Amino acid sequence: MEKQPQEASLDSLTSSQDQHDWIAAQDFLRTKLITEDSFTWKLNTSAGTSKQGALEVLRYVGGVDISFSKDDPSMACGTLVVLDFPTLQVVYEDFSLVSVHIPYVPGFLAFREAPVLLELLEKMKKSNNPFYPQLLLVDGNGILHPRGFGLACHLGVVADLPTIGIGKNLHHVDGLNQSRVRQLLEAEENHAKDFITLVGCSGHTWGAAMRSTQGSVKPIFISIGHRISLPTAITIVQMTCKYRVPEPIRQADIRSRDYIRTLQMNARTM
DNA sequence: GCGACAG
DNA sequence: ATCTTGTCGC
Repeated sequence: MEKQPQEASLDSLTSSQDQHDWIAAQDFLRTKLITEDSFTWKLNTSAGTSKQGALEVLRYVGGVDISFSKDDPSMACGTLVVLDFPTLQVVYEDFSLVSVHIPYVPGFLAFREAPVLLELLEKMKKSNNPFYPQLLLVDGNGILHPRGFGLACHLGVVADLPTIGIGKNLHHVDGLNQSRVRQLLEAEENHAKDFITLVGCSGHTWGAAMRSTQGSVKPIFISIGHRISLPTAITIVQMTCKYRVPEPIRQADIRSRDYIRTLQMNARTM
């Protein structure tokens, strides 16, 4: 019996075999995931500095994002920025222009976005750049994901870095949905809190929904990526939020968009 | 079968 | 993700 031809791998199509492989890759990488604090630095809180020994202090926090060209949707700009902590000043930025042919499939964002971002991190590491991040904030979820292994986990495990996932929208998982979460945030018992823990129908904790600016209606969704605990992730996100989106990601986003916009602008003039 | 579905 | 200006308000 001839096998039904899989959808040709034209751009923006993905065969069920691809997804099968992707799931296997996620399942494998997930066995390496560390879901608790596992790093050598500490937060530079005024309380702990005097007594605790000469441990390294958290100083460099990275942020990554990708933007796409509106003219040519396969053209993408991967961006890595590093901010000084806790001043939140940008001390490093780098961009990489690439062609992306892997489509966006919900649940498989990493296969589309991770390669460029890993390349940017690798470049920095190989050159022993002094600003190499001690922690990375990622535009996309961590364990808040259908198989508990979103982009932030993927980057964390492959780059062996502590990572935090930030979603601007909720990926519906385990009975959690956007309207229910907003409802919970508005509830009287939670109205004073700036975040709530996201516990699904199964009882599993997937992350937290945070009201990152005073009185904001639209929350952000925090989940652990790799080598960090949820409480620590929440503390760091709170310390890096000048606006709704944590500054490392916001800067990566702004600069990435700027870079590709300038490029298109020049393309027209020539 | 239908709808939902990070960026 | 991207298409898109002004506008209401602190």
